[in-house]
Amino acid sequence: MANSMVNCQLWMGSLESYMTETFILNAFRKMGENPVSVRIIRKKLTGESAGYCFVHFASDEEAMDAMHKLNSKPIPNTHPKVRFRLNNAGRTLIDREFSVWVGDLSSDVDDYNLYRIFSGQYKTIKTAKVILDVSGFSKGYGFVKFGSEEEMKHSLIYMNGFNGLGTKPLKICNAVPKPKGLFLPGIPGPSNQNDSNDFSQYYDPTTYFQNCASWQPGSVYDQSSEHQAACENSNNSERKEDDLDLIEHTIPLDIDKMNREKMDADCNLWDALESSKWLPYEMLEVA
DNA sequence: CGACGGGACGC
DNA sequence: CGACGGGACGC
Repeated sequence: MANSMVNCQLWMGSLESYMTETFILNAFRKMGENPVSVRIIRKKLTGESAGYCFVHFASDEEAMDAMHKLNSKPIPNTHPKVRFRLNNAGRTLIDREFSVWVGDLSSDVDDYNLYRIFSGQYKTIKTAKVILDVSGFSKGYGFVKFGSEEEMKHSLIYMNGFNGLGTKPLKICNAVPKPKGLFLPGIPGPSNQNDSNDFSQYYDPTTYFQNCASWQPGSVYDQSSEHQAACENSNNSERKEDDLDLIEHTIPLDIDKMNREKMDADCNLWDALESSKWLPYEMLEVA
């Protein structure tokens, strides 16, 4: 909760040398945003643009809203098209983040859609990002960052299969951190290079696999009661509707119903998992 | 189905 | 099916 964002600022990259403070300010205004000020960072010696700037807003909320609305969209008046590259400012690294991978996004889903859907249901949503290819088309997946591990885990269950964003049910998975640097899996690397005996760059595959696991062992117990409670609520609140009811052709109602059913199904899955007392090797009693 | 491609690590 | 952003007040 501390510093979800810093000082009402966005970092903006991919600046061309012709982009002045005024140019950027105007670009935001044309897109319907109203930043307070823009400061381009310049190289100390030469005075030329360092290629990025900080855009100041009246509030963190405004800044985050602008970020999700504009990120990856074309910047007005850029002839070879340049896209907004925005991020939350602040070198002071954000506390801790918990990400989920979101898949099965239809092509109409953008950062802002995704952001609104999640922040409508979770309090600690920090950012949402749809990954685009070089020409700006969605790759069909994205990442949502939470400030709370509990909410992140909750969304793994409850937002999986969600209907109402784009045209397909959402798929939610644990986000596995992108491996840094080299050591891509499956690429052994040249073997008769003179070995420099430097193993420091290798990461531990065990760690990697733990990151990939859908459920962490401890968390099953930590969370089970909460989830059971949630399941009960969900069951109680489900209205009895039989199949003979006329189908309501207002989409939101159908979606709500479908989502309730989906959540119930997921709760059942959770219960099954929980009661199976699935444990990894490491947890088995030895002594 | 094939498809080897770019940043690699400072202070 | 799929896994990311890279760049940060500076050289």
